[in-house]
Amino acid sequence: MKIKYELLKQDKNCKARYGKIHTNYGIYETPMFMPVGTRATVKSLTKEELIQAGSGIILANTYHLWLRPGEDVIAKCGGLHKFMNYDRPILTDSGGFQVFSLAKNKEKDITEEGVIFKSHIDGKKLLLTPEKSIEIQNKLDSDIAMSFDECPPASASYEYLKNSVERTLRWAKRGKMVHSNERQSLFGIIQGGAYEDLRKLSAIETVKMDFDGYSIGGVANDGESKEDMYKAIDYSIPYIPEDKVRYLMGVGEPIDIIEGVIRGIDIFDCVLPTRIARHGQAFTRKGKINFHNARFKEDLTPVEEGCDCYTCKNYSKAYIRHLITTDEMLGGRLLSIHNIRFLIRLTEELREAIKEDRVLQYKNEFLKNYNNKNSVGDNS
RNA sequence: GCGCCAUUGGUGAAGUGGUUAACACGCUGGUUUGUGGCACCAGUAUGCAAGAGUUCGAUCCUCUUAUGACGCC
Repeated sequence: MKIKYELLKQDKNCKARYGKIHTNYGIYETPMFMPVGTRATVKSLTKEELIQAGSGIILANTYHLWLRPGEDVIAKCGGLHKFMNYDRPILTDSGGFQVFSLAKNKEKDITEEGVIFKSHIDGKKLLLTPEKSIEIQNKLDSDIAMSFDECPPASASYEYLKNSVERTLRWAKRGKMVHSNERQSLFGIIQGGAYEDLRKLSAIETVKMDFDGYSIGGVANDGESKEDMYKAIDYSIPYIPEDKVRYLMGVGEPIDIIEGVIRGIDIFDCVLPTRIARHGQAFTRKGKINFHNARFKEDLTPVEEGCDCYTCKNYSKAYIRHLITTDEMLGGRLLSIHNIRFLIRLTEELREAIKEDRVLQYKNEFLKNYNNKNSVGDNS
């Protein structure tokens, strides 16, 4: 079946929405955070650990699975869910983001037909087109496929972004034409940088094509400012039908998730929780903490007091710091579990706040504790 | 006891009679937003075993002492 979004409640003071997504694998509440499992694995975590962290939909990546092991291998293994033993919904990103960063010469390699780039594995020259991306995703048999888009940073010129938006619309149409998996939903992607007219154009034209959900792209690359990200959301949201899921791609930091929810976003994905975990850092209510810091050497408290995650219930900061500084793989694993749980719990709390019309209040309370970067630790 | 060689930061070490002693590791901070790259950025010896001397100037030359390795008695 195609996914269906059921809007149940909107905060009276902002655009934050509480709702349910009906999928092939059950019903999930929004706002929701999707852990990223690029190569059919949320790095280092098992299915049980993901579920224990409260994970619903997860994200996998078309580009990576296309190169290895190949969509046909996965199809022969019974599709992505069976292959990776995840019996909850899976969304596949189209590869647009990867391919854009791999294309050396943007002007030359990004053509109307598709994107020419070199494989990061063997340097082979490849062409990914909107049709190819959708065909691969059909075979992977994810629950949600993403349109193949061009993903330029907000810092690109207006001229570039305008052409890019128009091309992305043509690509979306082509992808939709070949989409043939009956049980798979297809999302459109709104581009346009931080320009109001481009976002409007992109949103209206994408919505006209009638996708099963919509996402806002181009907001989490090339170090663009948070202001631009928020603008991109504000300029896009008004044109997305209320009964469709809104997905903000690649975001993000706790603050950005809260700001996104306030602006009407339903689902998020981000590599940060697992990436910073592997680099020894953790999200906490007080801010990000770095386990390389010597002050944790003999700290027997959990990563975060009051956290209900497996890591916090079982291990101390001192032990995790030891694992991180000795480069033991368990360290990154334990912090990944915590960080994913942290973001999922954040969305759970936002749901409750929406039900009580206090999302703005929730944000202020969160910021009061979180935003003091210099006194992030809790050894004070 | 005699001879010979060595002694540079937390570690392994490079190096030069002349402004800020290389590099690596470690350590200390920081960065990371639809994950090609699992990393990147920054800081980290007021001192070259100790003392004295030569010199305009010594970590680098000379002497003494200390410590250590090797050889001989």
